[in-house]
Amino acid sequence: MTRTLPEPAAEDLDMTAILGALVDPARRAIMRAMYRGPEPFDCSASTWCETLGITAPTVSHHFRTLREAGLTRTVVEGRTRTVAARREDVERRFPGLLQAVLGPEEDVSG
Amino acid sequence: MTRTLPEPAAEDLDMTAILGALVDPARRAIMRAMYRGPEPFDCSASTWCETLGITAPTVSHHFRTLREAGLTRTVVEGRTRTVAARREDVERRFPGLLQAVLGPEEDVSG
DNA sequence: CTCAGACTTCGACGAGCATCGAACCATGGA
DNA sequence: TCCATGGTTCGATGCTCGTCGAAGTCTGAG
Repeated sequence: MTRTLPEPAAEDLDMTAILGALVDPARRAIMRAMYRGPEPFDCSASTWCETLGITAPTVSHHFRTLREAGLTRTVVEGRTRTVAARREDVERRFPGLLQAVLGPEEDVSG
Repeated sequence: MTRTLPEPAAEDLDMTAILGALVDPARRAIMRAMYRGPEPFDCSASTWCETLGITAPTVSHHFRTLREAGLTRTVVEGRTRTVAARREDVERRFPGLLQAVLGPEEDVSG
């Protein structure tokens, strides 16, 4: 039994919400990791705690913010969570945005 | 005698600062007005007070935020102020960003 | 059924931001 | 020189956000 966590519809994607989500360097780092590369994305909190130097609640908060902005989709299957970027949805509504924002390399020292 | 108000160097443009400036719908509306169209940009506070439905101090604050993020250049000549988008500087550092963010039409009901 | 592990939610705290009214300042004209 | 005008700065206010620790919740294993 799998369920998809609540997310805005593709046509409801809002520029302010998306930019608000992408302002935070930690969230940009997360988005960049799942945006480039088709390899399975590791969304475990412990991994990102280390990478970003923040605690689990904060990581959880960032993932929620990204999802509620419509940038990611989270599917829960038992204890396994799969998070993926909603590339097509975002691209159709705001062409070139993710590429422009996530393209440049950046420091992850948020 | 003209003077250019303080602004970050082209190579110091920071993604977080720029996105932070563009998150606000009012600032996006201002940027869009000066981004498209080569026609002289009206940066008078009174005009934008009406358009955005905010007071003069807030308009002044928004212009300052845009300038300090490196998105605009303000040249003061006597009582005349000229504000312009720093297209090339931003484009060189973050290609496609302004187009992607300012391209879509939006409500100005900020 | 119970337990351990991992993520989420709750409550709180501190920082930052948009906004406003009031006071300030600089410019150009009378 | 003095004044009117338009934008800026100051101080305050209410809201939002990132962050954390503690408590809650859900899953799979024993």
